[in-house]
Amino acid sequence: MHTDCNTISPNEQRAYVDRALARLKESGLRITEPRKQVVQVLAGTRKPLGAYGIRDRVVDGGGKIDVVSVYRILNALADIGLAHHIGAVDGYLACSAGHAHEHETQHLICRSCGCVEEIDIPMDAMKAIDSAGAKGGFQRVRARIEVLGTCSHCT
Amino acid sequence: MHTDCNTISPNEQRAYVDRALARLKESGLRITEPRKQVVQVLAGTRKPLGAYGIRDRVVDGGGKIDVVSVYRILNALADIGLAHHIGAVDGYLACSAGHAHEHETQHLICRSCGCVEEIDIPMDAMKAIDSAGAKGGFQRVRARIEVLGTCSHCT
DNA sequence: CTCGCTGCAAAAAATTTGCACATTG
DNA sequence: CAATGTGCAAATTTTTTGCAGCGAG
Repeated sequence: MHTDCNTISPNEQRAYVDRALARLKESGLRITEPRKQVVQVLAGTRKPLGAYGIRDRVVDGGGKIDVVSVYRILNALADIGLAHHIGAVDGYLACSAGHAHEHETQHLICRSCGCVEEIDIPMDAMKAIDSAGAKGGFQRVRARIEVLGTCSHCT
Repeated sequence: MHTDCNTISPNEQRAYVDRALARLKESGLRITEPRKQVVQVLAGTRKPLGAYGIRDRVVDGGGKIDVVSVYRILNALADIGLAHHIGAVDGYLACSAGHAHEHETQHLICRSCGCVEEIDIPMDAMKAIDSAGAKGGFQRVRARIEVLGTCSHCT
């Protein structure tokens, strides 16, 4: 794996943390130490993490948190659009700015390094996807696109 | 839930079973009683099932199988394209004819009745999805599209 | 007859729940 | 101070592993 695959600029990390804390407050949720720690871990990785993975990172960073809390926090973050569950690898990932409300995001998952890039679903793709289902009378509410392949760094 | 949502014609079921057994043979795998039973359960549902769900159905049908075997069989079936894993609900589903090799399938998941319909990803959607990633140098190998919404029966 | 597959037993991992206590706002 | 959220303990559920024996081809 290329080292740069999982490197995230301090700016980007700070941006996510700030946005996450703000949205927690907006949502009427409290800003607690464990929540801050989970948010910080999510801010620092491009690889989806599970509850235990997050717990371990918090602990490695000198913090302290119970897995149970991680589960509850992940659920809360997912509810308010701050984290995405990636089905292909069964892990959670920070949700980049923008997609938050729509929940319409395309994830590019690199099978070589495991990193995931999040991009908006192109409008024309969304249309094509919708019309395919609409033929059979299906009405979309949400879509989840996970693309497996090779990222630019691992090519 | 509408009853017809999870109803599958005997013909369709037979077709899947036949195709599954044939492909097992092609793949050098043996056609065993437990495998036949799992295949039959998959043939008879439009709702993704987990290992325990499948075990229960086999048992309910008068059969007998160990969950461990179900896990192994599901993996085998997924490997040769006879079953799909649905991330949104963490269950397995029979893979309809056609998509088998490409593994490029769009799943329409009804939030009301839980049924899943499998259709081919429209070519133009695939293109749009690919080009979105290609801009960042990402090369697709496989894509997984899960659309959540309401099926025609539940509208 | 041989190798692949299954079942059983058991371990390991993941997830959920209840409740007393700590913490946020 | 009043919720809200956390940690701990423990139960439950899911998934994995090793191995002896059965059965498909």
